[in-house]
Parts: sequence; C-alpha cells; structure tokens
Amino acid sequence: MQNRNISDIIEKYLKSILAESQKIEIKRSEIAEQFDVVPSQINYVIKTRFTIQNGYVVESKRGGGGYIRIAKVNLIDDTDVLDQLIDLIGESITTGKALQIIQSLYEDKLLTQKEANLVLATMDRTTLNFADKRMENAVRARILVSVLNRLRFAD
Amino acid sequence: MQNRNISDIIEKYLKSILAESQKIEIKRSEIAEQFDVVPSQINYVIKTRFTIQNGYVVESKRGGGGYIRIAKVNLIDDTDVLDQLIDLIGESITTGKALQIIQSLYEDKLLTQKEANLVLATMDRTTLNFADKRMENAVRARILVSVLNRLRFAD
DNA sequence: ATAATAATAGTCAATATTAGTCAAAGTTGG
DNA sequence: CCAACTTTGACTAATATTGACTATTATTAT
Repeated sequence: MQNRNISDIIEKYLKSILAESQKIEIKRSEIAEQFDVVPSQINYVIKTRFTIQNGYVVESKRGGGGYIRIAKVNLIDDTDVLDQLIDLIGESITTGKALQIIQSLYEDKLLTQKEANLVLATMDRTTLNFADKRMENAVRARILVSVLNRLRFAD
Repeated sequence: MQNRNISDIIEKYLKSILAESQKIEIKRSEIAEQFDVVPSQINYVIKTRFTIQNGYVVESKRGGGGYIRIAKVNLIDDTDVLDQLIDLIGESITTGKALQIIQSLYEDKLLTQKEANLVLATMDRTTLNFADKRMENAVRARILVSVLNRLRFAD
C-alpha cells in the first residue's frame, strides 16, 4: 500500500531496472541519497533481496569510481547454480531463505505457481511444527534439497 | 443478537471490506486500536474466522511497514473429499499409504504427474530421514495434510 | 616510488517497528 | 456448574533502520 517500507521500494526500483537490462551498476551513495536512507541500508537491501538464493550475483568495488553491480542469473542455463544452491542449503535452512529459493525457481520457470505453492506448503513452519528449531530447519533442508534434485530430471 | 462480542464485530468489519475487494491489507495495531482491543485479539479473530476451510488465505510480515493480508480464494468443488482424506490420515501415515493417496489425487486430476512426483519427493523416507519411525510418519502426515489443504483452492 | 589523503563500499551491533504465541483469566450458553 | 469461547497481556520472533567504525581502492603530494 502507501506505507510500505523503504527497503521494499528500493528493491522494487532496482528490480524494475533489472527487468530491462539483466545487469545494473549503481553507486551506493547515490541510491542512498535518492531514497533518503543511510548508505548501509543499500547493503541491507542487497543482502536480504539480491542473494544467489534470489537468483542474483553481486560484485562491488570500493574507492574512487567504486560501484555495486547486480546481475540476474538463470537457473536453467546454469546447472552450477543448482549445485551452488544445494551447497548453500547444507543441512539447515529457514523458511525465509527457502521461500527465496522457491521464488527463484518459479521466476526461472522450473516450477509453476501451483508447484511452488505446494512445495512451500510442505516446508512451512506450521506444517513441520517442531519444538526444536534446529530440527525444523534440518528437515526443511532435506525436503528442499530433495525437491531440487528432483528438478534435475525432466518429467 | 445485537450485543455480539467484539471478535464477531471485527470479523464482520473485515468481511464487509472483503466483499468488495477480494483482498485486504491491514496493520494489526491500527485495527486493534480502532476496535479498542489488544493487538493479539486480531490474531485470534483471524485464526478462528479466516481459515482456509472458510476460503481465506492469510499472509503477514513483521518489522517496519509490516502488514497482515487476507485474501478470499475460490474453493474447489471436492473439498469434502479432501476433508475425508485429512480425516483418514490423522496424525500418522506410512510411505505406502501416502503413495496411495497421492496416486488417487493424480487420478482425480487434482495433481499433475510432476506435482505428484514433487510431493512424493518431499515425504520420501530418505528425505525425512528420521531414526524414529513414529516421528517420520507423524511429520509425513503433517506434510500431506498441508498439501491437501493447499489443494482446496486454485492459484 | 612512497606516503598521505580522499573516495568509495562493507560490517556489525544497537535500536525501532512491527506481528505471533501461549497461557491465564474472564464470559457465556446450555 | 461445565465446556466452549473470548479477552488480555507478557513474552517472543522477524524485519527494518541507523550510524559508528572498518576496509579497500584511487588520487595527489612529496
């Protein structure tokens, strides 16, 4: 609505540019000024919304002429990315990160919306319902890895 | 009848908005203040009156700019079949019985082949990987029930 | 060349801003 | 009176915002 948080707005802005051009290069301080936030908030936005789980790769450089580059990666072309994701999941994953990964799979058309929603339902917090959060995250990790591996094989 | 409790009044208010717009986004604290109740009462109202059985899906976010969204969804016709299956599953189910249920869902065209395979992958014995078989069957039951509930409405 | 300075971006922890959970206490209809 | 439902609030969890401090790279002065 009208009072969304500024991080979401910055995210949306950056993604609108990325929808056109696959890759962008920004100056942290400029974006910060444009949206009237402290520069480190840009790092927050990137760290929470432009990770490899989200299907983005980020690189940067400090010093004069410094920049932050954000590029969209594609899970279909790049089988490495699936492996990377499985690696990254390891033996534990939270609902939030899992959601990011499922969303990326949907965006890259590896899952339909219905498939994505079904998979999300299986690993929801209330579904797993463990008192011990470590166990919950461990089971979720196994489920998600299982799904990713299932996607390697075409039906 | 005119002196209903406040939960009913809040329910009616929210549903009157939903009658117009299919989906609303509220700020918990604002609604609580508007009706002069503690914020957690909003959770109570949602939990008791905006369930999936009633055709509502709820999502929320905490933190700055947080919200609660309630959407009205279109329930499919065979909800009573789903109810029966959920009843049948109870709190525990083996891989074999789960497979049977998923196969019947496929035959009834509630799941495609790929969807069925994905769901099976999530509740496979090696995926869940519990030493304690009772726990394994309990988790599988929760996962399968969650899937069935997700099938109550279209995307 | 080297050192000093300027111009970037990164990290991290404190604080703020929401919503969720749970159980105790209160209320009500049968 | 009892069981079910409602109300309340203390505690918890998730997410966002801010700023002080750090790290890296480029440019300028010596």
